[in-house]
Amino acid sequence: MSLTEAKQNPDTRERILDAAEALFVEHGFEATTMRLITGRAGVNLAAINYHFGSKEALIQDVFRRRLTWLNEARLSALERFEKEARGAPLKPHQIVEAFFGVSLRMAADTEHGGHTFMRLLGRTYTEPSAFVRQFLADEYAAVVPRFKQALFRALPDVPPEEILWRFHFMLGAMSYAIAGTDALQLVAEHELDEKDPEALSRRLMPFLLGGLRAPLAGQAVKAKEKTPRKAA
Amino acid sequence: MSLTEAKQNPDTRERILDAAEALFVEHGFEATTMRLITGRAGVNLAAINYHFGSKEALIQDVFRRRLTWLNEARLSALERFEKEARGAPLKPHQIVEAFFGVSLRMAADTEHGGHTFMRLLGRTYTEPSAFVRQFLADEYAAVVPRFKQALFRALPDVPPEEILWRFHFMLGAMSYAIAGTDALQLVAEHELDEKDPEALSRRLMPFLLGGLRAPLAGQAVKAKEKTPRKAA
DNA sequence: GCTCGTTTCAAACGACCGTTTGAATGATAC
DNA sequence: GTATCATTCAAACGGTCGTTTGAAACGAGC
Repeated sequence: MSLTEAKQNPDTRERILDAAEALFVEHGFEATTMRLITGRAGVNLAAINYHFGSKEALIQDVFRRRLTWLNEARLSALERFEKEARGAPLKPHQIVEAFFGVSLRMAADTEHGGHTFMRLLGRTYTEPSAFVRQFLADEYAAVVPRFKQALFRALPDVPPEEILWRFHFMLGAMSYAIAGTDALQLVAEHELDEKDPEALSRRLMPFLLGGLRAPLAGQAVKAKEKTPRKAA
Repeated sequence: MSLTEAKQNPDTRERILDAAEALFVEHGFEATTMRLITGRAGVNLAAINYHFGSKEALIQDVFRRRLTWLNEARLSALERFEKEARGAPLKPHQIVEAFFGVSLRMAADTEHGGHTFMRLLGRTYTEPSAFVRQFLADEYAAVVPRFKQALFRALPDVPPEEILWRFHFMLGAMSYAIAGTDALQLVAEHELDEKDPEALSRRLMPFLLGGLRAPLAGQAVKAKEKTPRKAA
């Protein structure tokens, strides 16, 4: 079995991927057993090892199935803006839209599993497992530098490393918002509109932009601060 | 190794808690086995079940050991500001300081394990396990409503549910910043100052405040926005 | 000396893990 | 029908999991 294998398969592969995706969100990778997955998918236990080779390979395929498309969408959104700009630096909100807007739109798709996947992806950014982290880094290798560069050009007055940190902060805010575990039950009583994904985008994007464009720590803060804790 | 020196019993409980805390950060709850913990702690395998009862109970004690103190520190910081304000609403930056500033200061303590714990805590906000989520919710039950109220008073013009969402976003940004897995290796080449926890606070706090005070989606954005994507 | 309650220890327990096996099944082409 | 191939299936594999056990070691009081 070499190149001809991935040709025709009934829906067994897809059903395994769907079941695994949902269960990984519910219980995490470790706690999701092969028997749980095959049970929900309605296939034989051995099907996973037959079709994917191992549990690790299954995990990677669960991500690959959607992440490749997502990153291509992010890149093409960025390129569309860059084409419009004709060499001029992009606006910060365009870059944020290209990366996070596209992501949020995928998270809004509850019918084809995009929502489930984005919850999984958000949760996985904090995954300790080494091979998952390495895999994610590889998948993002083509995307991250492009967005880095765009942000550097868009914010020439902000130190590059500060920009990278803020990108990191934005990623964290979005991931939590989508993963939406809400461990602290902050928004427990408003669960209704949590289901409205368009609303999430309307809430999150201003927050991200506000954070990205916030004045730096050293800059004047209108002399509001009375007790400088350590004199930066 | 140095079993001759460790013959004395420097509180087996604490050594187990320390080892477990570090290993949970490294590998997560599921992948951290009792044998790994007792091995690193230099105690017998049965010691965990003897001193804590079960693995679940150990996990809860790992959190309780520091989280109770942390939440009390958050509350007392808030109360100190409220005392100063003499009934007037607090400034947003004071509330953010009371909650996130205190957290970041604990994360800055690399000597007594505060840093390790905050990484664990940040990662755990996305933990799928039901009993961990319930436990966290209980631990925060006394803290969250107080900060909610303070924020509502501080930002009377912002809809309450919007404030809760932004609190959620801030929590996400901080958690990622501290957990700091950096799956996308955004700041890989700047790992040096990642170790400086004071720098993290200087970077994160402006971001959080910028996001918290950002104009709402419906409000005017200085006519910068040219392509209203959906006309909120 | 001995007792008693606490803590440590090596060994084992049953359950469940991911994976493998070899036979049964199904579809396709001759 | 027969041969060929991919797929499914029940059953079992060796390991590792969290937990339990009963005995050994320890320390304080007498």
